[in-house]
Amino acid sequence: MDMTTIELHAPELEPVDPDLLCLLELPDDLPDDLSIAEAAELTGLTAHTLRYYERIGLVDVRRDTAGYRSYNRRAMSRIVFISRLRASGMSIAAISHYLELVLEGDHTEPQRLALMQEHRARIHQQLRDLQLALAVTDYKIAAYGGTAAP
Amino acid sequence: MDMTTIELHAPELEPVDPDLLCLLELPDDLPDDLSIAEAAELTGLTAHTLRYYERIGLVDVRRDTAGYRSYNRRAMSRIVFISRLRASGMSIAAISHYLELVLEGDHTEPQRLALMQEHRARIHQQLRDLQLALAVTDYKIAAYGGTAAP
DNA sequence: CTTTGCCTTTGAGCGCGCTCTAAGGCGTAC
DNA sequence: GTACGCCTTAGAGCGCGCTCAAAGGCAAAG
Repeated sequence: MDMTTIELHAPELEPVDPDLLCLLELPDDLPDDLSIAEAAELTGLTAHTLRYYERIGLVDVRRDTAGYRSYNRRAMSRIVFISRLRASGMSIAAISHYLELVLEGDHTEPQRLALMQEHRARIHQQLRDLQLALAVTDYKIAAYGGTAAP
Repeated sequence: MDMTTIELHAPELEPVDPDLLCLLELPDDLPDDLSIAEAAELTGLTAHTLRYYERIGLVDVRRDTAGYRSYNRRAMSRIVFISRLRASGMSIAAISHYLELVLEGDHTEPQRLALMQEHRARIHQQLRDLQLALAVTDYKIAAYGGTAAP
């Protein structure tokens, strides 16, 4: 194998699981009164994290008669939105700022647009970084005689 | 615009800058006695970080007659390697472990292979996450009437 | 000789994003 | 009734990866 050249292959972009995607606009049959455990299960976050996000004002969650958190579609939608942005490295401060702009009304849309466009650029940079890292790992995997193919 | 469907476009994978790639195997004319400032400049890390990496044993760096750090090709190569793995989210502990395996000798190659294959899987997961995040940002950008095209 | 600027070391400090603890309430099962 | 499990709160703690501070050395410029 030629160790002096490294090919960056476009990481085979498998089609994304539609079940994940549809969480952006949530499934029709999603109950409107999820417990915190259910919300955690669905979003992949921990109950601790969900409470934390509420505490710092990222999301509003109603309480049921027992005082327990009850997550409705609106809350779930926002949490998924937040977790997507978090997964792409947006800081909580930035997300917080964005959500405040939303709260301020329609006239902040240009600022929100700008924020999102900046973040989009950062995501693209991350994609480039990941390609480089993938090149490194594939290089090493090849060097150890393994196969990169999953 | 139809807000109910979201298309995941494969993020246009622009060809990666060859200048970046060739850092894996360093340019032929790279001096063998870079100062810490030069090394920082080249790698995009701070001098603080370079000292830190040395302190925790990720890399060995020689000293010149004045006691100043002098980065040779070997050190630079390792630092670039480390920074690529860091950029893809590998923890310092994991990198440290990997480098210890390297130090232990050839018989650890199977373990290194396994580590790299695991990390490769994580990178692919990150790529999927970034696609989802990109879908979110593009959705919002479209909603605010902006254009996602860079 | 002094200034300037980059370098050295050790050790402490910090920001982020959780993560856990303690003390206690609700509600179903037995 | 009581045991059990999941829930509540406020607040403290933590791990990671830097990042900085303090005190001082080297060496070229003026």
